Formats: sequence, C-alpha cells, structure tokens
Amino acid sequence: MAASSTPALFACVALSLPFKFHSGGSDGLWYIVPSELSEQARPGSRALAPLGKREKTGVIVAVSSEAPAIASKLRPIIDVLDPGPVFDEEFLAWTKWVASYYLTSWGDVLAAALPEGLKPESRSRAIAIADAGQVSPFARSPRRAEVFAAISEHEGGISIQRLQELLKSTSLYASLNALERDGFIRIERPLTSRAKVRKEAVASLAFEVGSAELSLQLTTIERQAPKQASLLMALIDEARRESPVPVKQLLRRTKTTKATLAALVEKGAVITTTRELLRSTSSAKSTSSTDDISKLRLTLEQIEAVGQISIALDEAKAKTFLLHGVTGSGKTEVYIALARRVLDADGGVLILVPEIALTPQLIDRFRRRLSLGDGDEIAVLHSRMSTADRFAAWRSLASGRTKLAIGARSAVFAPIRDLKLIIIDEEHESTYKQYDKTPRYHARDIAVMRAARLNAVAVLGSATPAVESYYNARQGKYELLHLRERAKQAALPSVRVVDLRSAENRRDFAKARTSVTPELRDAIAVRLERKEGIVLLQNRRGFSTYLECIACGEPEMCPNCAVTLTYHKVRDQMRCHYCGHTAQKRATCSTCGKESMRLGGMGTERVEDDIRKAFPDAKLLRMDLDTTARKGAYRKILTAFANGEADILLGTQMVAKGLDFPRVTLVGVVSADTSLCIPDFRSSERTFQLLTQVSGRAGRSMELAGEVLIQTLQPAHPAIALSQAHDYEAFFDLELSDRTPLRYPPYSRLILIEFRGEKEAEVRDRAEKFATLLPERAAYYERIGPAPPAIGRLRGEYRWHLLIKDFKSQDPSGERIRRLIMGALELYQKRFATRDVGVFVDVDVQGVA
DNA sequence: AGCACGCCGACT
DNA sequence: GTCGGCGTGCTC
Repeated sequence: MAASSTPALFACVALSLPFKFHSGGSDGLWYIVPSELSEQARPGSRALAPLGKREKTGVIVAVSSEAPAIASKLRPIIDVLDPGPVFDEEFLAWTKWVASYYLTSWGDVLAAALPEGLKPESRSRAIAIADAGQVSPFARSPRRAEVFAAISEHEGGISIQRLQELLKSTSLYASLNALERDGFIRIERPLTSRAKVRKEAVASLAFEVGSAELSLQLTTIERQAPKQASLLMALIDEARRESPVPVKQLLRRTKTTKATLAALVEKGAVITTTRELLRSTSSAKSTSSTDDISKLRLTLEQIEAVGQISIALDEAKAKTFLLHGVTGSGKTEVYIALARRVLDADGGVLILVPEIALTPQLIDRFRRRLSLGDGDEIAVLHSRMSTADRFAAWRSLASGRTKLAIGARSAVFAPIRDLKLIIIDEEHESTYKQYDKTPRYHARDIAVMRAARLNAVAVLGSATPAVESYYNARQGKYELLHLRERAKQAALPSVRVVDLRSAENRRDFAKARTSVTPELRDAIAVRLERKEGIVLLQNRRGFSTYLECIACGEPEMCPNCAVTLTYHKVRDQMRCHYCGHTAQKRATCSTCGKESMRLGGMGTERVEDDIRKAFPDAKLLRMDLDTTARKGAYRKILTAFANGEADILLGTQMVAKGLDFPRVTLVGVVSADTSLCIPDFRSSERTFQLLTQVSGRAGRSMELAGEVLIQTLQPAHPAIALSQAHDYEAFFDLELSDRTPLRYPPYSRLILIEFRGEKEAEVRDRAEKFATLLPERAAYYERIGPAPPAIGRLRGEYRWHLLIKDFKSQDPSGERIRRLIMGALELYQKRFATRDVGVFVDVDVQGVA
C-alpha cells in the first residue's frame, strides 16, 4: 500500500475578541490542526488556540482541508477540549445568525452560550511560594513588593483578574513575570474548566427481572441473608421504573449498609458502577399530592388554547403563539399542560421567565406539577447558582437526561435535546434584553428564531403584551390566543383613580407632607380592619430622590454620574443608584454654601414612614432592592406575607411581578407618574404594563373582591385611564397610532451606537466623526443625533449617542442597515478609532432615555 | 481586549 | 542605572 501522507487540516475558531477581529465577515481565526488532533477537531468542539503570547479558548466553527487565504502564517491549535462537539450544527447556525443580527462576533455569542465553568476566559491564578515574612528582596522595587504582598495575603492564591482590580493598575504583568522568573510566585494557567463532573455510585441488577438466574439467587439469599434480600427486592422494584439506582438512595431506603451491597456484588447478583451526578435540580422533592395532574381543571378558554397549540405541536411546524391572558387567567396552567404533553412524547421544553429570583412561586408550581418521582426532570438555570451546579445542569441537558429547562435570559441558550416547545412567560418584560454587555440580545426574539429553525413551537405569554408582539400577532406573524376570564371565578378588580391635583391633595401631597391621600388611607384602614392583604407600589427606592438647596436650587449630584443622589434613611446617607457612590448627607449646599438643604421626591422608605405614622399598629414589609439584596431575602419576605405575618407589602415594581396571594384585596399605587415622566417613547407602554400587572395582584380569589387605587397627577393619561378600564386593545390601538407619525417601533427597529469615554470632548468628537460615515437619512432609515443622552455621564464616563431608525417596511430583515453599519464601523476602525473612546452597538435597544 | 515594548521623567 | 507611567503596535 502506498504511504499516503495525511492531508493538512485547518480549523476556524470563534473567539471572544473585540470588533476588529471579526469585521470583514470572518467567523473566527484560522489555525492548523495538528495531525494528532485531526480526529477530535470538529465544528462545535472547544479548542485552545494561541493568540499572540496568550492562549485562548474558543469554539471550532469550521474545519477544512483547504488552506484559508490568510496573509500571515498559521499557527497550530494547542488542544481540543471536548471529546465530542458541545454544540450541534443547527445550534451553531442559529448562534451565527444571532451574532450577525446583533452586530457582534460569533465568538461572543458562543461564549454567552457556554455555562460559567466552560467559558473561554482563562482564569490564571498567582500563588506565593516564598515566605512573605522573610527579608524583602525587593528593596529596589516597591512595585514588585506591593504585588507580592497582595498575593501573599491570599493563602490559596488569587486570580489575576482579582489582583488587577485590587491593585488598580496596568503593567501588573511585568512585576508578575519577574516574580515568577525569580521563583517568588507560581502562576497557574488552567487550560480547562475548574467545574468538575461529580460522580455518584449506582447499582443495578445483574440479571433480567423474572429470569431463572435471578429467582435462584433470590431464594438462596432469602434464607440466609434477610438484609441482602430486602436490598435485592428494592432493586427489583426499581428496575421496572428506573435502572440503575443511586446507591446512596438505595441504602437509605432499605436501611442497609455498603457491606450488604458489597456482599451482593460478590455473589454476582448486583452490578455497581458510577455515573455523572445530576445535581441540577433542587433537593426539594416533589410533593405531588395536592394538585395532581388528573385533578387539574382547565377552564374552557384554557382548553381551547392548549388545543390550538397542540395542533401545531403535533404537526411539528414552526409556529409562534401570543397568549394574551388577563392577570389571574391561569396562563401557567396552559404552560404546564403543554410542557407535560411534549415531555410525554420525549420532546424537549424550554421555559423562559423574566427573573428567576423573582418567580419562586412559579418555579415551585412547575416543580410540583412536572416532576414525577425521584427522577430529576427539571433543570433550573439561574445566575445565583454555583458554577458547579450550573455546569451539572448544563451537562444533564446536553446529554439528554433532562428534557426541560427553566431559566432567565441566558437560559435561551440551554442545550436542550429534541427541543419542541419554547415558552416565554411575561414576554413584555425588558429583562429579556441584555443591554449592558455583548451580545446585546433579546431572549424572546432569538428564542422565536430558535424555535422557527427547529420547526418547534414558541408561546409568548403576557397580560400586557409588548406593542411589538401584539403588532406581530395582528400582522399574522404570530397566532393570537386569548384568555379573557380570570380562573377560580374571580372578577377583575375595580380600579379607582385618585387625582392628586384636587384641592386637598395638592396641599398635602404636592407639598410632600404625605405620600398617602385620605382616599388611600381610608381604603387601607378598611382592609386592616377586615384583616385582608394590602399591596402598595412606589416605584422608587430610598427615602428622598434628591437633596436640593432652596437658596440656589442646585441638587446634590453624584461625582461620577450626571444624576442626583438619593437619600437613604436606613444608613443616613446619600447614594447614587447608578454607580453605587455613597456620601454623607450634607447640611450645607456644595454649590453656594448656604445651610438650606431640603429633601424632595418620595421613595419606598418615605412611604414606609408615612404608613407607619398613619397606622402604628399595622405590620408592614418593605420589598425593594435594598431589602432583598441578601440571598433568600426576597423569598423570606414573600413567605412572611403569604403566611399573614404582615398586613401590608410595600415595594418597587418587584411587588407587581406574578405574585399570587388570594388574600390581597387592595392594591395602592402611590404615584403612577414616576414611570410616566421618563423621557422615552416607551414610557406610556411601561406605565400601562406596570399598573395593569400590579392591579392584577388584587382580588385573585372568588370570595374576596379586589380594589385598586391609583394616585396620579395625570388621571386622564391613556396609560392610566385604559389600565383602569382593563382595556389592553384600546391602549394598543392608541399607542400604535401615536407611534405612526415618528415611525417608532414596531414600524422601525432602533439601533443605538454609543460612544463612551472619560474625555468629554473626545467622546463627542468620535461620535461626530462616526456620523460623517453614515448619511443622515436614506429611503430605509433615519439617523438621530449624534447627541448626548438624558444621563450624559455614568460611572465617570461621558456618553454620546447616535440612534438609527431602520424602517421595517423598506428593510424587513434589517439586512440593509446591518451592512451599512458594519461598513461604517470598519471605516471608523480604520480612520478614527482611539483607545480613549469605546463604541458600543445595541440592536433593538430598549430604553433610549 | 490583553500583553509587550520602548520612550521618558523621577528617584537613588 | 532602574522603575514605572504612558503611548503604540500586534495578535490567525
């Protein structure tokens, strides 16, 4: 046989790198695949690749036997980190589309799709070897001494990332390298993830149930060893359902020991092995007694919705439904019935919720209804999970052992097998949009796309659909389903609007004497008397929203941001809600020096004060970012309120989200104007949604009627009046007609190009330079700006904005504008880019305030 | 984004 | 001299 030389193989690796690396339409960087890795190097596997003097982890997106046309010489891949692909072809294709849509790199999207433990950042650590106590050898190098001292303080070493934060300086590496060279420290550069696969021991029968061998064993064992027999019997029982059985569980149940099991293994009746431990789901076992599936009673509307969606599921045709159900109409019941149906047919299900920490009630319901027996059926993915737990959940899904995942935004990337159904609960929630880091994706929108590509069904649920979604439904892109009735025969609450401009109210409220009008006070008194629950909403935290000087009119500002500081009574301090800066409360004005400071604007702490003054005996729980910062605090507050330990639950918008307390009969909105005065085209929509959602917390049982009181300075505003009338359709029609003349979404897609930096003039100049590369208007788009945004400085950085309105009628897919912006970015990169100004692109930007 | 390199002023 | 700040260039 002729010796055939192995053909050279090349791989394209998608890495998480800045813009200039992925401009020009390249998917990633090309490398040579060494012959010993040629078997392993497949699209979808992670690879370790050299980049300059560094090593980076990325995902192989293409393999080719033809040399790519690259000017520079190719370097070989260092290693392939997965035995087989972690992403399949379809997943890769979908993420590529996501990257192109949001004008980011494929590598960035894939990095977001990997769980924490598998992420491509290298996590190098520095560990001190020499004794810190010995005579300092760095007399001539204070910098090295400082770095070494910082490392020595951490016994097990410190990550270089942390060290950088701690020492707040660049040129750390020079010192680190010198220290390593001279043997004072060791630098660990881990190649693979630190998240390990945990194993558990499992046992199974050596023979088939009912086989002659087994019955023979059983009869002999029964006589001599009763403990062994009971263990064997337990295994036989289990074999019908699940096999193998975790040893730990088996021993606990049969009250036997390892020795008993070992004896059985010795006799050849039982086989023990290990398998990956499934830790993804909580230890909370299902207590499925109270609401069994069979007892589940769906309303006619719910049955109709389930039926419609089931038809699409059976046909396995790509379809998106918008489930518009009034608050309390039981959308969750529909989700559960659908999920059950898909799971029974061995399909995969993904459920997205706005914020996992805020929906414990919902998760509990899913757990109870959908998990059967001991098997781990639900993977809950959330940010507060440990790296190891998240990794385990991810593995469990990827391997196909778990077929249902529930999670917030990033769970849209969950590696679910045979995905047939994606549910997006409260689809209007803005938390689905990632706005602070790349990729700036909208989980709802990319979920719809993911489903479509897989011929799966997407269900968007909301009582107050996003204007864009309802528009899509009207256009026939989504199929609209309604749940108009509340479940449990409850009625929608009656809503009363309290005019803060009335003579009496103006005297008290407008002059900040109290946040509670006589109307609201009376309504609260009645519920306290009847021992019914009360929910109060004030969508601002802190005590006062500003501290101003009555002599010169200047408020106390944050030194890093262009916003006023909020006064917090709890620690008697001024705080910035954007950068976290704190300062003492001043008695004198920092502008004019006069002693004439006055607090203004009301937050939740202030409302709490007013309520306690008015009702000294009432028990009140305050729920906002400040009282729920600690882990588990949110749940604790909700449980206390559910158990009737408090009469009043007062808080920011988090009290509006999906809570289901039958005993609540009064909802009070202290000021509906807070969200209305935000200068954003969506402020009306946001207000309508918030009011409708919070109103929905009232009167959720048949026995107790609900009432809602909304205090406002603008009682006639449509967002308030139409929420009062429970008329979503009318609000939608009005909103749509308001957005028509200026062609706001849904008629256009908004793309924000943000410039950020510490030097104001530079930031402005770069924005203006960029604008020269992008004509002000064309048939299919319009450019607004460059201009400074409402908050001109954040965390010490000045900002300058350029907003694009891309008209959907002229550019339906957005392809034209993407190409234009991509071209402009490349030119900018070549001609104008500087290090002091960052450029950030946000496609389908949410808040443009 | 890192990371290194090279120039320059400050300190020894 | 040496250190460290800062601007600049490079990475398949």
